[in-house]
Amino acid sequence: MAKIATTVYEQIRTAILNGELSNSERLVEEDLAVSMGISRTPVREALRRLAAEGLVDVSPNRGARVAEWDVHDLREIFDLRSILESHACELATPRASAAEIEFLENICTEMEELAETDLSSETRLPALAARNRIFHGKIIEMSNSTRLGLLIETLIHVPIVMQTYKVYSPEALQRSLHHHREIVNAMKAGDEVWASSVMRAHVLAAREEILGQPDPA
Amino acid sequence: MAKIATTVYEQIRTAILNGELSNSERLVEEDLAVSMGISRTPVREALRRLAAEGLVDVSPNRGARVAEWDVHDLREIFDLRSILESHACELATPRASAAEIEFLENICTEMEELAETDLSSETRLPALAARNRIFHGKIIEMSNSTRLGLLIETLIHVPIVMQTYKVYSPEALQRSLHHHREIVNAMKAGDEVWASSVMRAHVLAAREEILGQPDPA
DNA sequence: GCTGCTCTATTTGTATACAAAATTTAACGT
DNA sequence: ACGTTAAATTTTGTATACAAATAGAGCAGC
Repeated sequence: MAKIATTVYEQIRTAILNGELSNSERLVEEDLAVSMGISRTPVREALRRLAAEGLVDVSPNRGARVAEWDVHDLREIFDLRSILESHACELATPRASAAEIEFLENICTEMEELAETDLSSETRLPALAARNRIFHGKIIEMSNSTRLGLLIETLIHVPIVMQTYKVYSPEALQRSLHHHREIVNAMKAGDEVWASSVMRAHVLAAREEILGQPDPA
Repeated sequence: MAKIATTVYEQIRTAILNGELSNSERLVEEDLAVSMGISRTPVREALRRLAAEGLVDVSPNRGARVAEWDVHDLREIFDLRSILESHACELATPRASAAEIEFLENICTEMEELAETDLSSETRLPALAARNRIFHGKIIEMSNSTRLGLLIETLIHVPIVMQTYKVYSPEALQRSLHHHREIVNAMKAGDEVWASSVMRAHVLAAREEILGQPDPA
């Protein structure tokens, strides 16, 4: 049986990621404890862990609230993701096996087919988002750098909370899928400069799509 | 008065960073608690916090040990630092004020003077290392990206623990100081590509100096 | 001598109790 | 009516108590 603290951590985490208690809501230790039928101790541990990941803010003697982000945060995050995921491509390309390339190609195909179907947005977009995450996650895994993976993971929370994928325009979606395909082609050709460049552009394009203008001075 | 948990956290942290209890030593909660005259609760919180930062490893029901790193970890870390600090230079250059440039120049001068004096290594190297950290930290601060700073900070622990600066050769030290000077010149000229390129080379040079050959396949 | 087992002792995980701090509420004076 | 101060309540921080899990010592069997 898993530790209670871990269970609590996961519950609060998914609750935040699903936006179920957003809006800088206060997270009172005892309330959470009684609502789960446990003591404050594991709740406390879970909250501290979430604080370390940046999903909640804690102030001394004043408790925890779910963290709040603004446009500037999103800009920072996509900036860093573009750098780090591009680097992941660079590392992954010379290590990529034929099977891994094929795996990525299959995801590309799935996403392209999904984009063509005329399902309602409510079912199509989450399916696309899920595959998008698998695609990016796979490349990060292929980079074989544990720390790189950890750094990116902490950055990814915020966009998920803000559910950015909802605002993608059809043209942007097409461009995004084309980027994916091009990244795989570059990796297949063993061209890490190509692959990492496209990945950089891909993430920055997502940022511009979500935030509007690239850099309002 | 600050929280006990914070005090404990800082104590264990500096103990690890000074290498006072390295070697994957076990950190038993009760032992630490009685040695500090407090209860297990704040010790536990401090250990979890250190675990989140990667300074200790905790296994369920098996407690915490100070984390252990190998050459592969160092390679990963310097790789990521080269990417992230280079990006910091890119962001910092267009934002740099005259006063900030002068501050960096002064540190360069101090380090150059320190390198020329004939003090014994035991006093000279720590002084150089301290200024080196200020130099890099200032540029990161100038980048004005909170998250970038946080990411780099978590990466820096390990090299400090391993006290890498001890192995620098005189020639490498000279090259390193020259890099610093060149970075400042590039920032002064407003040339962010130049600045970030030199920073990238600077960190990778440090990696090669410490790890020997650049990339043994 | 070595391997595997049981039982004990240590150590972690969780619950509860109490103290300190902060927030809310209420009372009071102007 | 307003602001200020002082209780009262809530909530966090720490200590202690107990349960569950792990590690280690000692011993049986080969």
